[in-house]
Amino acid sequence: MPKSKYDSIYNDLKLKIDSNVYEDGTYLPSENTLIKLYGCSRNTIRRAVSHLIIEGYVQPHHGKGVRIIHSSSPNRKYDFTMSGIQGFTDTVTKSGYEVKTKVIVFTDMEVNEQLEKKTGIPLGMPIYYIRRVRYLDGIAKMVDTNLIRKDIVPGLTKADAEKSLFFYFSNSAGLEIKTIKRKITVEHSTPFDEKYLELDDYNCLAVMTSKCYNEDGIQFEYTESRNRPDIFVFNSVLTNSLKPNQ
Amino acid sequence: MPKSKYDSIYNDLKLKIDSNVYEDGTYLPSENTLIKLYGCSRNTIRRAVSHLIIEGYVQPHHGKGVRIIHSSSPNRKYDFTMSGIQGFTDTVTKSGYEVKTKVIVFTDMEVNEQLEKKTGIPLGMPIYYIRRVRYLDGIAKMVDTNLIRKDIVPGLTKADAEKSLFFYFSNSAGLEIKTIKRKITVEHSTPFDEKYLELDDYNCLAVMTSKCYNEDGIQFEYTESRNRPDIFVFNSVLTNSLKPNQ
DNA sequence: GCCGATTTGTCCGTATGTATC
DNA sequence: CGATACATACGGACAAATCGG
Repeated sequence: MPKSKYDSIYNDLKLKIDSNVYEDGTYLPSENTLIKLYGCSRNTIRRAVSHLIIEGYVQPHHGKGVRIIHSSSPNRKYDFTMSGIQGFTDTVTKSGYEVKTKVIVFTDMEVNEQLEKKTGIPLGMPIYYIRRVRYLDGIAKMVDTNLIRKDIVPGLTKADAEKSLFFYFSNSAGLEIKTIKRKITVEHSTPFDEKYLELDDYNCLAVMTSKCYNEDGIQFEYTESRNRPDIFVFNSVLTNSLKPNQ
Repeated sequence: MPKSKYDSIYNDLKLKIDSNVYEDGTYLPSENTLIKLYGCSRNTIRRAVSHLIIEGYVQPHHGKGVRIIHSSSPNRKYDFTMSGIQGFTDTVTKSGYEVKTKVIVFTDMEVNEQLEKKTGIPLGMPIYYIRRVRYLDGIAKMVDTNLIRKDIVPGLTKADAEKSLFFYFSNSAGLEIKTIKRKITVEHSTPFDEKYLELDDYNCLAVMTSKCYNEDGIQFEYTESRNRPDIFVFNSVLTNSLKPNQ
């Protein structure tokens, strides 16, 4: 799977951090040590480590070393990070939960003015319009609305929507998702939400909208995901040691 | 401000994208062109561009060029991105809004078991415990609770808390924030929330917790920010063209 | 389909600066 | 002060994708 040298080193380092070979709070072996370990140039090591820095796994200290600050600390049940380019199914099954999806609506249509303004997909564009309920360990977690451009993702069926859209994108449509822009807000619940989700006495829910861009920079998808608030978690890491490179 | 060559090139490119010198949807000048433009090596250009890629400003296309996919698309009022290492005050004033802060509680205490579990700050640690209401253009937007380690950020006063804590960290305490981990959830509102925020008929709010780490990898701060739901927005960009470097 | 030019992607080596100990 | 560590910058080489003729 790792397609390049720096990528396989990155994966190896991450594995060793996760499995506590390199312990949280300690320093990674120095660049020179890693050079000998992996038999590569200094630049390649630095690329691999940069990747870890960007993800907030480690922190570089000038003149000292690179410290591991991973410290996984899940507070809530169902605490998973949507890091990297992946959808709900992938993220959640990797965390060991069971996922089921029920398709409520699956139709073809064209983008009207209202949808254009909301989703960013151009007016008149033929799309699949899909609404689904998604279950986590048997609990209805969220209702999703997907708009998908037919010209870019052709041949989508209801059966595909019952599994994973992201899986279809990459495997059947040969599509590569390059960028995802997400936005999180809190909104009042609608009768539609209440029909499918156990909201108890919550009168609002967590809404995450996503826009997916392919390798041509074209937005081919829009998702609005309306989440049961007591199950919803979103994690994010920022660092100022970006140093994109070397 | 730009401390390095690649950083100033990054800033210049970003400025030109924002000001539409390089238009959305078009390609950046090729690396070779930029090398001549800025009079530097290819690596330096690639570092600057990597930075833009990571932020989701542009997308690289192998063999073709680097496409601009900036397209700022604010849907809501008060739509700002907490990108980069900055706090509420900075983010919001840069977007042109007026901020005010009222300090409700300002005391010293030590971390007890309950707080330790919740915040990640070790038991018995002396801290400042602060609660504040923050106003955006005169509207109460959120109530914040801050726990700040006294040993790392000494000398904090109530007057500082009325301005910007992040400002105090960097300017008065000489502290550099290296990493911020954020988590977003939705929770029921409490009587305390309802006392200070106009929640109308919302019975819950957007809760963002943050943990700030300094250059030694030590978490010196914990914030719980309880936001009026109709004003809260959180943006996030992911890309798989990370390629941290070169 | 092939070929060559262009453009980005990966990798290497080296030199110098700066922070830590 | 010297040794070690990360940070910045330069240079070159080859691979892989794209596009035009």
